Amino acid sequence: MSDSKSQPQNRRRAAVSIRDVARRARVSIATVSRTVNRISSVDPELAKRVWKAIDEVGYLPNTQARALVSGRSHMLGLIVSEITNPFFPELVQEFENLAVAEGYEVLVGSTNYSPARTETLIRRMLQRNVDGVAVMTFGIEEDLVQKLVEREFPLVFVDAGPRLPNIRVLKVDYGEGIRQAVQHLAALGHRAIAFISGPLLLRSAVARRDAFVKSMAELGIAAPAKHIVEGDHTMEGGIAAMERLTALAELPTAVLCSNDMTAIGALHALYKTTHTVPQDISVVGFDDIHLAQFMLPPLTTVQMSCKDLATAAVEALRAGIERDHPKAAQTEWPISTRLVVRQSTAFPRGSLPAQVVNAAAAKAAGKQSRK
Amino acid sequence: MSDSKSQPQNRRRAAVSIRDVARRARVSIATVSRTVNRISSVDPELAKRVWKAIDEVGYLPNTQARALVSGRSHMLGLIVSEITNPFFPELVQEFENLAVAEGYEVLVGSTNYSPARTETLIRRMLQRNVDGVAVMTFGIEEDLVQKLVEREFPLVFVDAGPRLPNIRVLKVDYGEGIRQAVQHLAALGHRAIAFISGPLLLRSAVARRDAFVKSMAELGIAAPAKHIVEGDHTMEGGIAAMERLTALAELPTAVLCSNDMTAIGALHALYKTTHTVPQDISVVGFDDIHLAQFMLPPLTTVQMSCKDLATAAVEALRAGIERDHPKAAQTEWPISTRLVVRQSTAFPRGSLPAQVVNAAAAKAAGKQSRK
DNA sequence: TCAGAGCGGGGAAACGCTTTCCAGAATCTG
DNA sequence: CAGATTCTGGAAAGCGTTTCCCCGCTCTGA
Repeated sequence: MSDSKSQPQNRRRAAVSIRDVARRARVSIATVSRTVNRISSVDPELAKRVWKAIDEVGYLPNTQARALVSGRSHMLGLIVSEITNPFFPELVQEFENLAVAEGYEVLVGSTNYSPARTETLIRRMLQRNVDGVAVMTFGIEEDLVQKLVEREFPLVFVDAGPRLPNIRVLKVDYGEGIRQAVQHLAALGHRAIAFISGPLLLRSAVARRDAFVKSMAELGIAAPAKHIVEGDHTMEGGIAAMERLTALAELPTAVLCSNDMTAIGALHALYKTTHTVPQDISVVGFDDIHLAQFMLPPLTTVQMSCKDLATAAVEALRAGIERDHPKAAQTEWPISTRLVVRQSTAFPRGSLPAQVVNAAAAKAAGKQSRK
Repeated sequence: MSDSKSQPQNRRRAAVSIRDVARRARVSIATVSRTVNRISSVDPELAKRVWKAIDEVGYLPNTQARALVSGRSHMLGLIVSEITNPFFPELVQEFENLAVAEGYEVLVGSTNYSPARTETLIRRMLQRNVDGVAVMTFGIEEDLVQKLVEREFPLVFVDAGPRLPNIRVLKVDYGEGIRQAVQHLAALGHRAIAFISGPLLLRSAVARRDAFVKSMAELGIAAPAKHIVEGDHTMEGGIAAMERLTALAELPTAVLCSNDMTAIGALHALYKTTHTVPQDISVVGFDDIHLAQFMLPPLTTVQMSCKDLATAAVEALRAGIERDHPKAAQTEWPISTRLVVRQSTAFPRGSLPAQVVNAAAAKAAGKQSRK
């Protein structure tokens, strides 16, 4: 503890400071600072003495003070839409691992699709002096971060964002993965393929739907409006959307969902209406969250790797924060998607005997789902 | 921007500081500070002028500087074991909401059951000067936080922790919920009830298993060792454990799981071995994560409310941090658990015709699962 | 032998804020 | 109207770092 003479009552705990180390090692605080920051001009012998003192008193540099003087807090903000959607924890996890490895702390916040929440979230992050913010809400809130934009803050968006020097964008190629999914279904013989979209105020949801429509058109398959229903990327939304599809005069033979949670909701709705997946209807998800492979049946889905997203986000942020970063000039970071075939897709009902269907599906899954 | 005369190149951005406000409002910085901190001695007229200036220049108090002088960072640490286990995001969400409402920021970290990770996690939190830490890893790592304990740091543990003045414990009553679950199964006619535990190095996992054994004993039902298998609170672990149970000469008629992820794994394993839930075997989970109700079939489970846990954790932390907190002296915070009946439990196979079983189960679910 | 270069280390300023101390003004009391 | 009391705002002292500047030492070459 730093001061033996006076124990101030108004502050919480007298943490051990650089001065304690300096006193113990009989050097100036400047030397301690240089030692800690591994500045080579410090005499090795002296440095050893300082390190010993640091160890003895249990000194940990105070990050706040460091941030105050350096102007860099070494904190990154990460804004997601909904932490309870399993996709995001996976993303947060990856992001955090990478950020910590680079010496950054992460401040996470979820907007829950509320502008007011986003507003305070950003204020909080500004006050905490984060060095940059990744807005991984997939295509909403861009207007809300005007504050950050004005301050010429390093920012990372997904899909789209204002074209400004300090703003970097992760461009997800929804087209490729969704094309693979549609072709997979078409190859199995499906023609009545429905699509459950995400909330259409999300740009990424629109992009996914458009990719679906385009892929269908490429194959010359009709995609009637009644087969495209809007969900909201939650299980509840998936259930509601699927119920609208099962209420149709004739059920589509396959349904592609804008994310895995929607697909899980769809599976649930089909279970409740005693339809069997994939015999009665094939279901495809999007995201490939960890849970997907544990659904009943394991979900065929389009993989958008969290790890890729997190890696790109951290790299893009650092490119904006750190001077002389090799990729400082890069503004777009491509993210690819690809189909992972599991057991929720099969030949449409009636086209082949069930055993053959299962065998074929299993074979397809075995062949294609290996990474 | 603060200084027009020199734009320093080495620091990132010249944030607007208290001095800019003072200049604009033509008062001293002390007056601005008092205004911001709502100290009543400031002339209302003057205060209004100051607020106007604050608004005009877009001033946000620098939290780092504040923390430096006040000794309180207004940050809370939250340590969980695994952010990708859906239980924890729900907990994090609740915790964060409550903390932010009280003016705290949250630093989240997951240990992934690695002591090394926990070590660095704690060091990071200490360096960031958090005001207190909630260790919600459910009964592991207590020894690892020795550092924090030594510094007389406000700490919150779940289930158990060293008995020290600055340490508060959330005591979860596993017994009650598990007793309800066992009684529910027994009432349906089950006698061969298995239990898939969590990793037994987790105290909470041991507590849950012991509660199961005790409840069985209370009803005079045998709980043979072969019916108690160890999982690890993941889906993968649940699958493996369930496979060991299905390999037994005779399958138990019901299985109680130490958490919902295990139960989901169990459902998956049963699906793969073509057993039907609940007709062939009943499955009960623990936690009541959001996903539970969307499983196929919706999972009967013991609810341990995240909201209760988060509320208690934040309150307990504040009790340790803030002087004169009304509950400063309280060291234990009880958390209750209770059964939520859904559709993964039914009469054991053979005891009644399937239709009756389903109807009864549905009725039971309808009656008991309403909150 | 000594001037100048090189280098390691110490003193002190600065970062943005809070808090304390103090002086001056305003109000009240006898 | 003098003296006491209250109130308000300004100045200054930190909080724990980093960093700049300068001092004193040693080394080299003339």
